[in-house]
Amino acid sequence: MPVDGRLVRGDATRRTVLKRAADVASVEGLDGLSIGRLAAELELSKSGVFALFGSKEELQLAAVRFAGEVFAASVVGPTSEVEPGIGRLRALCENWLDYSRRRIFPGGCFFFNVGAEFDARPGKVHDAVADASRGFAAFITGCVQEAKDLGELQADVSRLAFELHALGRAANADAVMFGGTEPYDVARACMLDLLTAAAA
Amino acid sequence: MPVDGRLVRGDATRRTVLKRAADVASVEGLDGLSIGRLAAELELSKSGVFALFGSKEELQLAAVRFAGEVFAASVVGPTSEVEPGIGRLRALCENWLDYSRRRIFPGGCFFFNVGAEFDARPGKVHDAVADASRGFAAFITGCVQEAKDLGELQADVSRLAFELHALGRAANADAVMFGGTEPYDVARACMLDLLTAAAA
DNA sequence: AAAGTGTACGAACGATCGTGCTATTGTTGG
DNA sequence: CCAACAATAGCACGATCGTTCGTACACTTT
Repeated sequence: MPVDGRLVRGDATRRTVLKRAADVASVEGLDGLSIGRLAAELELSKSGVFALFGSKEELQLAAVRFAGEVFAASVVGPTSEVEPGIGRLRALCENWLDYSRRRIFPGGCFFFNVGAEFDARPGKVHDAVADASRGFAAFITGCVQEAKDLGELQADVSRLAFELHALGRAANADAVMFGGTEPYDVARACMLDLLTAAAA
Repeated sequence: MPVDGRLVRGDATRRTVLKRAADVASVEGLDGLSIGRLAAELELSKSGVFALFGSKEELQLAAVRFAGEVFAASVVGPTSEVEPGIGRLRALCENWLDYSRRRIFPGGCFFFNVGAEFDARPGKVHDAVADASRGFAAFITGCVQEAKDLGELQADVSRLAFELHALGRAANADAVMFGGTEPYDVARACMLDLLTAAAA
């Protein structure tokens, strides 16, 4: 099966552009992205970068998809190696705090920043970001439900999920804004408390 | 008492500009502000608006200060009418959720959006936003401490404050992103649970 | 070999940005 | 009355934005 060398090359540069775009957007926002600046930093031509995506909005959407892959690979994916139940739930929390603390994106959690940026605007980018956020919230809820079904904890599922979600986001926000890693420690302690308090 | 009519006039238009600026920034961010657009919407000249603030950064800083006044008047101020202790703490939570739900700023909490926008950038605007955030966090912590000192609850003060802060921010984020008011109900229930669980 | 397609470039476009400069107008204090 | 001053307007600037167009090259398909 012969691969098309043109498409391979295109996808390669697309990915380098998207990596940089996601990194920049985690700090300056998806609107702070400029095609010209991306091109200059990567030593490509502005029109070349533009042609790879067709429009700035498509570039933004592609950046959201790319960041979603990174997030899934860092936070969600590794939980499948842990037995379902309270253990997996704990692993999810750890992975998430680690993903933010280790600055996989230089501006902290990509979806926290971009979510706040597009939460009140209409359009495709909002919808894409909202879908991603909803998906992650649903995954947390699913893990909590799983642990409850296994009889490992008894709690209001959606409320516990909301609390865990809230703690993680707050830790990211405070740590990025003020520096230091203490918010992660506080959030983690709160999360563990919540889980042990709900343990059956 | 002589008042300078020129300064009065200037301050008046400054305030109308700042109100609009804060409203826009709560949706599009402080970087999404443009002096020309503000001037057009308010039927002023671009150079006139510019001259009132001297630079875009000064306009942004003034908008942060203005939003701080609004926030203080909506959330923090009214708590002084409630007796210190758990009652004041509860009022603080209610005020805060109400301030977000009633969309005092059309994009939800001004400081949530602007905080996420500037959390990872250096500069005066970051510092101003960080100071405001720190101040509010300190106020929450102070109220918790007060309630503890009065013997009305026993808890790890900074941790309880962090949890309440996290719940409020999460409620604002979800409600603005997805619409509806359910996140406020969930957050409020969680807050009350936390307070009654810690009640002495 | 020819035709077609995807990547990449350079140049140019209209629009908008922040920011100067130069009035003009209305208010103040001497 | 007059000189100083603040608010506001008009105009122009250089820069940057997203986008379009024409073109050159690499590669695939026929």
